[in-house]
Amino acid sequence: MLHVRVRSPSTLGFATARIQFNRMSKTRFSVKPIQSKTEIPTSDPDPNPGSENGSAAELRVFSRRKRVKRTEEVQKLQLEAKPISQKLAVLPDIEEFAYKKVNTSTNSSKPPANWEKVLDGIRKMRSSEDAPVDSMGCEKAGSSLPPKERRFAVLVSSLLSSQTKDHVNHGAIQRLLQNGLLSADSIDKADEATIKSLIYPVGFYTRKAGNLKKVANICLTKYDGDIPSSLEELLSLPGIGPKMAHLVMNVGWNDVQGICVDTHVHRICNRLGWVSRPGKKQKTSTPEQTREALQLWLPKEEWDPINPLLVGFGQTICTPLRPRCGLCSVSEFCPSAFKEASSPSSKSKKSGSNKKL
DNA sequence: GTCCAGAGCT
DNA sequence: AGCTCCGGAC
Repeated sequence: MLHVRVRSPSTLGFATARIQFNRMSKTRFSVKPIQSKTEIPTSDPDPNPGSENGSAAELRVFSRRKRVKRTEEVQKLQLEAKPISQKLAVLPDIEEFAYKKVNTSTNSSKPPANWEKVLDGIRKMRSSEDAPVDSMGCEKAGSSLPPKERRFAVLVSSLLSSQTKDHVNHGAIQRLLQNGLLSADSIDKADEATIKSLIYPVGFYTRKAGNLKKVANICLTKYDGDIPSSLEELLSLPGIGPKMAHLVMNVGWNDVQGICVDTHVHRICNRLGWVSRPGKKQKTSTPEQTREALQLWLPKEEWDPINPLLVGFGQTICTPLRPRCGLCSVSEFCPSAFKEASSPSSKSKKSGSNKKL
Protein backbone atom coordinates (compact mmCIF):
# COMPACT_ATOMS: atom_id res chain seq x y z
CA MET A 1 0.00 0.00 0.00
CA LEU A 2 1.31 3.29 -0.94
CA HIS A 3 -0.37 6.61 -0.67
CA VAL A 4 0.58 8.87 -3.45
CA ARG A 5 -0.62 12.36 -3.91
CA VAL A 6 1.61 13.97 -6.40
CA ARG A 7 0.66 16.38 -9.03
CA SER A 8 3.06 18.24 -11.18
CA PRO A 9 1.32 19.56 -14.23
CA SER A 10 4.38 20.88 -15.97
CA THR A 11 6.58 17.89 -15.51
CA LEU A 12 4.72 14.80 -16.42
CA GLY A 13 7.20 12.07 -16.00
CA PHE A 14 7.38 8.58 -14.71
CA ALA A 15 5.61 9.15 -11.46
CA THR A 16 2.51 10.60 -13.01
CA ALA A 17 2.26 7.81 -15.50
CA ARG A 18 2.32 5.30 -12.74
CA ILE A 19 -0.44 7.07 -10.89
CA GLN A 20 -2.47 7.30 -14.01
CA PHE A 21 -2.63 3.57 -14.38
CA ASN A 22 -3.74 3.00 -10.86
CA ARG A 23 -5.89 5.96 -10.27
CA MET A 24 -9.00 3.90 -10.17
CA SER A 25 -7.93 1.95 -7.19
CA LYS A 26 -8.57 4.87 -4.90
CA THR A 27 -5.76 5.34 -2.45
CA ARG A 28 -4.59 1.80 -2.80
CA PHE A 29 -1.82 1.42 -5.30
CA SER A 30 -0.54 -2.01 -5.93
CA VAL A 31 3.20 -2.28 -5.88
CA LYS A 32 3.08 -3.56 -9.41
CA PRO A 33 5.86 -1.82 -11.29
CA ILE A 34 5.02 0.26 -14.27
CA GLN A 35 4.22 -2.05 -17.10
CA SER A 36 6.27 -0.87 -19.97
CA LYS A 37 9.50 0.95 -19.55
CA THR A 38 8.94 2.45 -22.94
CA GLU A 39 5.71 4.07 -21.90
CA ILE A 40 7.05 7.46 -20.99
CA PRO A 41 10.66 8.47 -21.07
CA THR A 42 11.85 10.05 -17.90
CA SER A 43 13.23 13.23 -19.31
CA ASP A 44 10.98 14.31 -22.12
CA PRO A 45 7.54 15.61 -21.27
CA ASP A 46 5.53 13.56 -23.69
CA PRO A 47 6.93 11.97 -26.76
CA ASN A 48 3.76 10.69 -28.28
CA PRO A 49 2.23 13.87 -29.60
CA GLY A 50 5.66 15.18 -30.35
CA SER A 51 7.27 13.50 -33.26
CA GLU A 52 4.67 12.74 -35.83
CA ASN A 53 2.23 15.31 -34.74
CA GLY A 54 3.83 18.40 -36.04
CA SER A 55 2.87 18.27 -39.64
CA ALA A 56 0.55 15.34 -39.44
CA ALA A 57 -1.86 17.10 -37.16
CA GLU A 58 -2.13 20.00 -39.53
CA LEU A 59 -2.71 17.74 -42.44
CA ARG A 60 -5.42 15.97 -40.61
CA VAL A 61 -7.27 19.18 -40.12
CA PHE A 62 -7.83 19.17 -43.82
CA SER A 63 -8.23 15.48 -44.31
CA ARG A 64 -10.52 15.15 -41.39
CA ARG A 65 -13.55 13.23 -42.37
CA LYS A 66 -16.67 15.27 -42.38
CA ARG A 67 -19.40 14.08 -40.18
CA VAL A 68 -22.87 14.50 -41.46
CA LYS A 69 -23.91 16.39 -38.43
CA ARG A 70 -22.55 17.24 -35.05
CA THR A 71 -24.47 18.68 -32.19
CA GLU A 72 -23.81 22.28 -31.40
CA GLU A 73 -22.15 21.32 -28.18
CA VAL A 74 -19.64 19.12 -29.85
CA GLN A 75 -18.87 21.70 -32.48
CA LYS A 76 -18.30 24.22 -29.76
CA LEU A 77 -16.04 21.79 -28.01
CA GLN A 78 -14.04 21.31 -31.14
CA LEU A 79 -13.57 25.01 -31.59
CA GLU A 80 -12.50 25.25 -28.01
CA ALA A 81 -9.92 22.57 -28.43
CA LYS A 82 -8.52 23.75 -31.70
CA PRO A 83 -6.23 26.49 -30.49
CA ILE A 84 -4.58 24.12 -28.07
CA SER A 85 -3.93 21.45 -30.61
CA GLN A 86 -2.54 23.97 -33.04
CA LYS A 87 -0.06 25.01 -30.43
CA LEU A 88 0.69 21.39 -29.83
CA ALA A 89 2.16 21.15 -33.26
CA VAL A 90 4.51 24.02 -32.58
CA LEU A 91 5.38 24.13 -28.95
CA PRO A 92 7.80 21.62 -27.50
CA ASP A 93 6.52 21.82 -23.96
CA ILE A 94 2.98 20.83 -24.62
CA GLU A 95 1.85 19.90 -21.21
CA GLU A 96 2.94 23.09 -19.62
CA PHE A 97 1.32 25.19 -22.24
CA ALA A 98 -1.92 23.29 -22.10
CA TYR A 99 -1.98 23.66 -18.38
CA LYS A 100 -1.44 27.39 -18.41
CA LYS A 101 -3.76 27.93 -21.28
CA VAL A 102 -6.66 26.20 -19.64
CA ASN A 103 -5.93 27.32 -16.18
CA THR A 104 -5.63 31.02 -16.83
CA SER A 105 -9.01 31.00 -18.43
CA THR A 106 -10.59 29.38 -15.43
CA ASN A 107 -10.19 31.66 -12.48
CA SER A 108 -13.07 33.83 -13.45
CA SER A 109 -15.58 32.16 -11.21
CA LYS A 110 -15.73 31.87 -7.47
CA PRO A 111 -15.67 28.37 -6.02
CA PRO A 112 -18.74 27.32 -4.03
CA ALA A 113 -18.48 27.43 -0.26
CA ASN A 114 -17.05 24.39 1.47
CA TRP A 115 -16.19 22.60 -1.74
CA GLU A 116 -12.96 21.32 -0.28
CA LYS A 117 -14.71 19.89 2.76
CA VAL A 118 -17.23 18.23 0.52
CA LEU A 119 -14.56 16.76 -1.71
CA ASP A 120 -12.65 15.51 1.30
CA GLY A 121 -15.76 13.99 2.77
CA ILE A 122 -16.54 12.20 -0.46
CA ARG A 123 -12.98 10.93 -0.65
CA LYS A 124 -13.35 9.47 2.81
CA MET A 125 -16.65 7.83 1.99
CA ARG A 126 -15.12 6.44 -1.15
CA SER A 127 -12.16 4.93 0.59
CA SER A 128 -14.37 2.73 2.71
CA GLU A 129 -16.78 1.82 -0.01
CA ASP A 130 -16.18 -0.38 -2.98
CA ALA A 131 -17.73 0.92 -6.11
CA PRO A 132 -17.72 -1.02 -9.35
CA VAL A 133 -15.66 1.67 -10.96
CA ASP A 134 -12.75 0.88 -8.67
CA SER A 135 -12.07 -2.58 -9.93
CA MET A 136 -12.89 -2.28 -13.58
CA GLY A 137 -12.63 1.21 -14.89
CA CYS A 138 -11.76 1.35 -18.52
CA GLU A 139 -8.37 2.90 -17.78
CA LYS A 140 -7.21 -0.53 -16.83
CA ALA A 141 -7.74 -1.73 -20.32
CA GLY A 142 -4.64 -3.27 -21.76
CA SER A 143 -2.41 -1.89 -19.08
CA SER A 144 0.21 -4.51 -19.80
CA LEU A 145 0.40 -3.72 -23.49
CA PRO A 146 2.95 -1.56 -25.29
CA PRO A 147 1.96 2.13 -25.47
CA LYS A 148 0.33 2.18 -28.85
CA GLU A 149 -1.68 -0.97 -28.24
CA ARG A 150 -2.54 0.20 -24.79
CA ARG A 151 -3.90 3.46 -26.11
CA PHE A 152 -5.95 1.62 -28.67
CA ALA A 153 -7.29 -0.63 -25.93
CA VAL A 154 -8.27 2.43 -23.94
CA LEU A 155 -10.13 3.79 -26.92
CA VAL A 156 -11.93 0.52 -27.52
CA SER A 157 -12.81 0.22 -23.88
CA SER A 158 -14.22 3.72 -23.91
CA LEU A 159 -16.30 2.96 -26.96
CA LEU A 160 -17.77 -0.13 -25.40
CA SER A 161 -18.16 1.13 -21.89
CA SER A 162 -20.72 3.81 -22.48
CA GLN A 163 -24.12 2.77 -21.18
CA THR A 164 -22.65 -0.45 -19.93
CA LYS A 165 -21.91 -1.81 -16.51
CA ASP A 166 -18.20 -1.92 -15.88
CA HIS A 167 -17.95 -5.65 -15.33
CA VAL A 168 -19.79 -6.33 -18.57
CA ASN A 169 -17.42 -4.07 -20.41
CA HIS A 170 -14.49 -5.71 -18.73
CA GLY A 171 -15.65 -9.11 -19.91
CA ALA A 172 -16.03 -7.88 -23.46
CA ILE A 173 -12.52 -6.44 -23.46
CA GLN A 174 -11.15 -9.70 -22.10
CA ARG A 175 -12.82 -11.67 -24.84
CA LEU A 176 -11.50 -9.34 -27.51
CA LEU A 177 -8.04 -9.64 -26.02
CA GLN A 178 -8.17 -13.41 -25.87
CA ASN A 179 -9.16 -13.53 -29.50
CA GLY A 180 -6.40 -11.22 -30.52
CA LEU A 181 -8.86 -8.53 -31.47
CA LEU A 182 -7.59 -5.59 -29.54
CA SER A 183 -5.58 -3.84 -32.19
CA ALA A 184 -6.59 -1.60 -35.06
CA ASP A 185 -5.18 -4.02 -37.57
CA SER A 186 -6.94 -7.15 -36.29
CA ILE A 187 -10.28 -5.45 -35.77
CA ASP A 188 -10.12 -3.95 -39.21
CA LYS A 189 -9.66 -7.41 -40.67
CA ALA A 190 -12.18 -9.14 -38.43
CA ASP A 191 -15.73 -9.91 -39.32
CA GLU A 192 -18.23 -7.51 -37.84
CA ALA A 193 -20.42 -10.38 -36.70
CA THR A 194 -17.49 -11.83 -34.80
CA ILE A 195 -16.90 -8.54 -33.04
CA LYS A 196 -20.56 -8.31 -32.30
CA SER A 197 -20.68 -11.72 -30.70
CA LEU A 198 -17.56 -11.08 -28.67
CA ILE A 199 -18.68 -7.80 -27.20
CA TYR A 200 -22.18 -9.00 -26.41
CA PRO A 201 -23.87 -8.15 -24.08
CA VAL A 202 -22.55 -4.62 -23.82
CA GLY A 203 -25.22 -2.04 -24.37
CA PHE A 204 -26.05 -1.35 -28.01
CA TYR A 205 -23.60 -3.97 -29.19
CA THR A 206 -24.78 -3.89 -32.79
CA ARG A 207 -24.04 -0.23 -33.19
CA LYS A 208 -20.84 -0.49 -31.25
CA ALA A 209 -19.57 -3.37 -33.37
CA GLY A 210 -20.07 -1.18 -36.41
CA ASN A 211 -18.42 1.79 -34.74
CA LEU A 212 -15.53 -0.38 -33.67
CA LYS A 213 -14.86 -1.48 -37.23
CA LYS A 214 -15.02 2.08 -38.49
CA VAL A 215 -12.80 3.38 -35.73
CA ALA A 216 -10.25 0.62 -36.27
CA ASN A 217 -10.13 1.41 -39.95
CA ILE A 218 -9.67 5.12 -39.31
CA CYS A 219 -6.95 4.46 -36.76
CA LEU A 220 -5.20 2.14 -39.14
CA THR A 221 -5.32 4.30 -42.23
CA LYS A 222 -4.99 7.75 -40.72
CA TYR A 223 -3.05 7.21 -37.54
CA ASP A 224 -0.87 4.22 -38.32
CA GLY A 225 -2.79 2.01 -35.93
CA ASP A 226 -2.53 4.50 -33.11
CA ILE A 227 -5.35 6.65 -31.81
CA PRO A 228 -5.85 10.37 -32.50
CA SER A 229 -4.03 12.57 -30.04
CA SER A 230 -6.27 15.60 -29.99
CA LEU A 231 -9.71 16.24 -28.64
CA GLU A 232 -11.24 17.27 -31.92
CA GLU A 233 -9.87 14.31 -33.78
CA LEU A 234 -11.18 11.93 -31.14
CA LEU A 235 -14.56 13.61 -31.37
CA SER A 236 -14.63 12.96 -35.09
CA LEU A 237 -14.61 9.21 -34.48
CA PRO A 238 -18.01 7.53 -34.60
CA GLY A 239 -19.25 6.65 -31.15
CA ILE A 240 -16.87 9.00 -29.37
CA GLY A 241 -18.60 11.98 -27.80
CA PRO A 242 -17.43 14.63 -25.34
CA LYS A 243 -17.40 12.39 -22.31
CA MET A 244 -15.32 9.64 -23.86
CA ALA A 245 -13.07 12.03 -25.74
CA HIS A 246 -11.97 13.63 -22.50
CA LEU A 247 -11.56 10.26 -20.87
CA VAL A 248 -9.34 9.04 -23.68
CA MET A 249 -7.26 12.21 -23.58
CA ASN A 250 -6.82 11.81 -19.84
CA VAL A 251 -6.14 8.12 -19.73
CA GLY A 252 -4.76 7.37 -23.15
CA TRP A 253 -2.54 10.41 -23.63
CA ASN A 254 -2.10 11.52 -20.06
CA ASP A 255 -3.21 14.95 -21.19
CA VAL A 256 -6.00 16.56 -19.20
CA GLN A 257 -7.77 18.96 -21.51
CA GLY A 258 -11.05 19.03 -19.71
CA ILE A 259 -13.13 17.34 -17.07
CA CYS A 260 -14.69 14.07 -18.04
CA VAL A 261 -18.30 14.69 -17.15
CA ASP A 262 -20.74 11.84 -17.18
CA THR A 263 -24.22 11.68 -15.72
CA HIS A 264 -22.89 11.03 -12.23
CA VAL A 265 -20.67 14.09 -12.25
CA HIS A 266 -23.47 16.05 -13.87
CA ARG A 267 -26.07 14.97 -11.35
CA ILE A 268 -23.92 15.32 -8.24
CA CYS A 269 -22.51 18.71 -9.15
CA ASN A 270 -26.03 20.00 -9.62
CA ARG A 271 -27.24 18.49 -6.37
CA LEU A 272 -24.37 20.17 -4.59
CA GLY A 273 -25.14 23.46 -6.26
CA TRP A 274 -21.65 23.53 -7.73
CA VAL A 275 -22.67 24.47 -11.23
CA SER A 276 -25.24 26.69 -12.85
CA ARG A 277 -26.03 28.04 -16.23
CA PRO A 278 -23.93 31.04 -17.15
CA GLY A 279 -25.21 34.08 -15.32
CA LYS A 280 -28.16 32.27 -13.84
CA LYS A 281 -29.03 30.27 -10.81
CA GLN A 282 -30.60 27.49 -12.79
CA LYS A 283 -29.08 24.07 -12.84
CA THR A 284 -27.12 23.02 -15.86
CA SER A 285 -29.15 20.89 -18.20
CA THR A 286 -26.47 18.94 -20.03
CA PRO A 287 -23.19 17.33 -19.03
CA GLU A 288 -21.40 19.68 -21.40
CA GLN A 289 -22.80 22.70 -19.57
CA THR A 290 -21.73 21.12 -16.33
CA ARG A 291 -18.24 20.59 -17.64
CA GLU A 292 -17.90 24.21 -18.64
CA ALA A 293 -19.32 25.51 -15.39
CA LEU A 294 -17.18 23.21 -13.29
CA GLN A 295 -14.01 24.10 -15.15
CA LEU A 296 -14.62 27.72 -14.29
CA TRP A 297 -13.68 27.22 -10.68
CA LEU A 298 -12.39 23.74 -9.96
CA PRO A 299 -8.58 23.76 -9.67
CA LYS A 300 -7.02 21.85 -12.48
CA GLU A 301 -5.35 19.25 -10.33
CA GLU A 302 -8.83 18.04 -9.45
CA TRP A 303 -10.02 17.72 -13.03
CA ASP A 304 -8.75 14.23 -13.52
CA PRO A 305 -9.52 12.66 -10.13
CA ILE A 306 -13.00 14.11 -9.80
CA ASN A 307 -14.52 11.73 -12.31
CA PRO A 308 -13.69 8.42 -10.63
CA LEU A 309 -14.39 10.06 -7.29
CA LEU A 310 -17.89 11.18 -8.14
CA VAL A 311 -18.73 8.18 -10.28
CA GLY A 312 -18.04 5.83 -7.41
CA PHE A 313 -19.89 8.12 -5.03
CA GLY A 314 -22.78 8.23 -7.45
CA GLN A 315 -22.87 4.48 -7.80
CA THR A 316 -22.99 3.81 -4.11
CA ILE A 317 -24.42 6.76 -2.19
CA CYS A 318 -25.52 9.70 -4.28
CA THR A 319 -27.52 7.48 -6.59
CA PRO A 320 -29.78 8.88 -9.30
CA LEU A 321 -32.87 7.45 -7.70
CA ARG A 322 -33.37 7.64 -3.96
CA PRO A 323 -29.96 8.92 -2.93
CA ARG A 324 -28.80 7.61 0.42
CA CYS A 325 -28.47 10.95 2.11
CA GLY A 326 -28.56 9.23 5.50
CA LEU A 327 -25.26 7.57 4.69
CA CYS A 328 -23.70 10.68 3.25
CA SER A 329 -21.23 12.47 5.47
CA VAL A 330 -21.46 15.75 3.60
CA SER A 331 -25.23 16.10 3.55
CA GLU A 332 -24.92 19.13 5.81
CA PHE A 333 -23.30 20.96 2.92
CA CYS A 334 -25.70 19.70 0.30
CA PRO A 335 -28.66 21.87 -0.64
CA SER A 336 -30.41 18.85 -2.08
CA ALA A 337 -29.98 16.54 0.88
CA PHE A 338 -33.13 14.64 1.84
CA LYS A 339 -35.07 16.64 -0.69
CA GLU A 340 -35.62 14.02 -3.32
CA ALA A 341 -38.67 11.83 -3.40
CA SER A 342 -38.19 8.39 -2.01
CA SER A 343 -41.14 6.96 -3.86
CA PRO A 344 -40.03 4.54 -6.56
CA SER A 345 -41.69 5.49 -9.79
CA SER A 346 -44.26 8.14 -9.15
CA LYS A 347 -42.49 11.16 -10.50
CA SER A 348 -44.98 11.89 -13.23
CA LYS A 349 -48.11 10.42 -11.76
CA LYS A 350 -48.61 12.16 -8.48
CA SER A 351 -52.35 12.06 -8.82
CA GLY A 352 -52.68 8.33 -8.92
CA SER A 353 -50.10 7.43 -6.33
CA ASN A 354 -51.52 4.16 -5.23
CA LYS A 355 -48.28 2.74 -3.98
CA LYS A 356 -46.88 5.42 -1.80
CA LEU A 357 -44.08 4.41 0.51
C1' DG B 1 -42.93 -2.95 -15.90
C1' DT B 2 -39.02 1.24 -14.73
C1' DC B 3 -34.54 2.87 -14.79
C1' DC B 4 -29.81 3.07 -16.17
C1' DA B 5 -26.48 5.67 -19.65
C1' DG B 6 -23.63 8.16 -23.86
C1' DA B 7 -23.87 9.12 -28.58
C1' DG B 8 -26.26 10.55 -32.52
C1' DC B 9 -29.91 11.92 -35.05
C1' DT B 10 -34.05 14.69 -35.68
C1' DA C 1 -35.73 18.51 -26.23
C1' DG C 2 -36.87 13.96 -27.35
C1' DC C 3 -36.14 9.74 -29.21
C1' DT C 4 -33.41 5.40 -30.32
C1' DC C 5 -30.29 1.95 -29.37
C1' DC C 6 -29.49 -2.56 -25.70
C1' DG C 7 -29.37 -6.08 -21.77
C1' DG C 8 -29.88 -6.35 -17.34
C1' DA C 9 -30.70 -4.94 -12.39
C1' DC C 10 -34.44 -4.47 -9.73
